[in-house]
Amino acid sequence: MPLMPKSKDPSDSSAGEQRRLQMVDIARLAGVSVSTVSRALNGSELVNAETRQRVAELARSLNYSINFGARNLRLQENKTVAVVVPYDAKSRQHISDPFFLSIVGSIADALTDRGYDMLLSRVDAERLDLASHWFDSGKAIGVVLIGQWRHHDQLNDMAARKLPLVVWGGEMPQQLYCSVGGDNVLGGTLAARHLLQLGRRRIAFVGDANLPEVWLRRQGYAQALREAGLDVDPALELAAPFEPGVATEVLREFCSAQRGFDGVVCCSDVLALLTIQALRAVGRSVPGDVAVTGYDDMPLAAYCDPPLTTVHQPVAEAGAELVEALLGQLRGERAGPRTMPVYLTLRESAPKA
Amino acid sequence: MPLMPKSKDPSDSSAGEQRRLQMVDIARLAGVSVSTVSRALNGSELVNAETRQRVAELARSLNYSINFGARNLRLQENKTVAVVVPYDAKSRQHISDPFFLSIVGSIADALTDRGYDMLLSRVDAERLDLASHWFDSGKAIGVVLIGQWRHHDQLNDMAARKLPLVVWGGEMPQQLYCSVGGDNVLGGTLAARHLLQLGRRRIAFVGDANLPEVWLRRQGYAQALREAGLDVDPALELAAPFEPGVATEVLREFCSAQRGFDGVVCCSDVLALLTIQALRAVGRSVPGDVAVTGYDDMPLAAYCDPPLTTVHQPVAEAGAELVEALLGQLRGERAGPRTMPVYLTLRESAPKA
DNA sequence: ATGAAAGCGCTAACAC
DNA sequence: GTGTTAGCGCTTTCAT
Repeated sequence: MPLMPKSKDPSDSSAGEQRRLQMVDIARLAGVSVSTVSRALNGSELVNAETRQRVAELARSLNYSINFGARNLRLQENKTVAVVVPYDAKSRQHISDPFFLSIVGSIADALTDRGYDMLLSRVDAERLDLASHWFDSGKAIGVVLIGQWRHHDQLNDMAARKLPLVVWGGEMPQQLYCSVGGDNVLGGTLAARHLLQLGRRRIAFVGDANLPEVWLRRQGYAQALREAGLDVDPALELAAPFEPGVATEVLREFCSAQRGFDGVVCCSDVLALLTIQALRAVGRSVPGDVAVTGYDDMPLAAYCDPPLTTVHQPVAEAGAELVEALLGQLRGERAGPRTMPVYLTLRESAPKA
Repeated sequence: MPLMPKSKDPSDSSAGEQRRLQMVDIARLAGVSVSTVSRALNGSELVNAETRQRVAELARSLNYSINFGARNLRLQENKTVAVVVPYDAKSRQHISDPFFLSIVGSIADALTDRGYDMLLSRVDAERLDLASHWFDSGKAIGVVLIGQWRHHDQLNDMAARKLPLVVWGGEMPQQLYCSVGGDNVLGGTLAARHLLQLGRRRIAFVGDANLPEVWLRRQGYAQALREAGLDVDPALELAAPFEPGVATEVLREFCSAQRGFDGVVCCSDVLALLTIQALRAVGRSVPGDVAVTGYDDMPLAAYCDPPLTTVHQPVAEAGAELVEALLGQLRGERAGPRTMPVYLTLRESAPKA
């Protein structure tokens, strides 16, 4: 007695909604068994070269393509990686920072090159652990998370649960998960050091140090100040978030309250842009009154007003690096965190000395 | 005799690589059959409320999650949509235009809201038809393609083959596939008309009219000129591609060769930015000597130099619209092309009159 | 209300 | 070299 799953309406012969071709069809038409078709299509040496040819030909001419769901189920294999971009639930912010989007593009390339598919999704930045769902449900073999946000702890838990995971971000003390990122300390240092070389002495820092990457950049910034014999002034630190909406307000307030600075290290190019706007709004010029550095070197950084001096992140290499780290883990390699070099791109917002 | 698929190394008990929990495990622990677990987890009324509770509890506490591959295979269902971004194979350009990336973000949101997963990939812009692979292989129930590029014909073929497909782009004559896009003719008109209102009379058009969207925008541009009693001057048309690299060169050449224009309608914000750069390189000011309009109103358009007057595209709504169109098709509705309104955002590159 | 068993489309171990 | 068959993890009909 035939059991019918979800009885497909059999009366739609008119609709042209033809049932998807499967191996059994090819087999029938080729006059061989399904196994032979399977073997032929997989290029098995076991099947007669002539038969193999014929079956392959037939399959191609009929535009057959395999049902991956079934194949994966049988093979217990999967070539899909989940890429997860955290978002701020409160502001319901889009995936929008150009930098994150560039990274996603870079990962897409790297995965494609290696024959993997990419499942893209977003997750509440407060519940990064939900990203493990993709693995747990078998939809993906691992997860690439774009950014650590403030939940270092959740990431550690995920790693402890043996979730194949790679995170774009900075390397923190006692970190259990595998991170890949630019050298944030170096980035912070390069930016601050450059402003110091320009003769600036009161250098502000814009970025939310609750985020590991920002925290590291601040280390670098502080170190550069120390090298120059200067102290960090907490009054010149502004914990601006990456979301443009909130950041705009916070920055305007900061710029009207605080006037005693002549340089700013910003933790993203968008923040740099907003900072410049806020400065102008209170009648201060860039780079004349205040020199500003951005972070990321997004594609448009060269076309802003003024073009941004910014820390260049290795976006193009990032995708490959993240993917390799993940695949390495899956091969059982104990992949440690990886930090990639960054450099300063000099433009007008903080010009060459 | 037990058949072993791809003999999993049985000796890795030490590695902590614990086998994924499945229904049979829950069933055993709950002392019921697999069917009952299945029913319980699907909230079937058939199973005793108390049992259902108990099973659900157990599953949750064990962190069980279902194997979607198997479920889909059995149910012949799939909740994955492929989103495909064409790229230029010759230049091996990244997915990089901020506008495309914003659209992708918008689609991600729309799909998530409706409980669908998103498979993101790129495809050679010359072989858009390869995008059908996702459907053919059963990995996705349909395809959303970002942009028509120059292969209108391939898209029509795909639609003719009954591929569930929605394309972000303009509506062309005799189009068989479903497109969703901004009103390109209107956009072109709004931009040109605004420049005319500014008193500009020699208005250039920058964009490759081989692309349907650009072609439509040029219609609108031409129409606005005609309204004003002006003729279109082919010498003022520049078929600049969207790829920044190539466009930069072409634009520099154009701007040094052609000096007889005082306004430019550009077909993307990035092109507008590049145009402004090229103009400045030959000593012409914006908007003083030449007023420039962009297209898309990308998030950063307000922060460029100068801030861009640009045609705003309905990115936020685009995702929902595209997804609805696709799901509509799958429900058997005959979804026609859909054109969404656009408007001009006035900023400094072509200021208010 | 629950269980047994078939089968979704595919692969591979085992026969021949 | 090819066919037969079991079974990947799940849902559902049918039987109880």
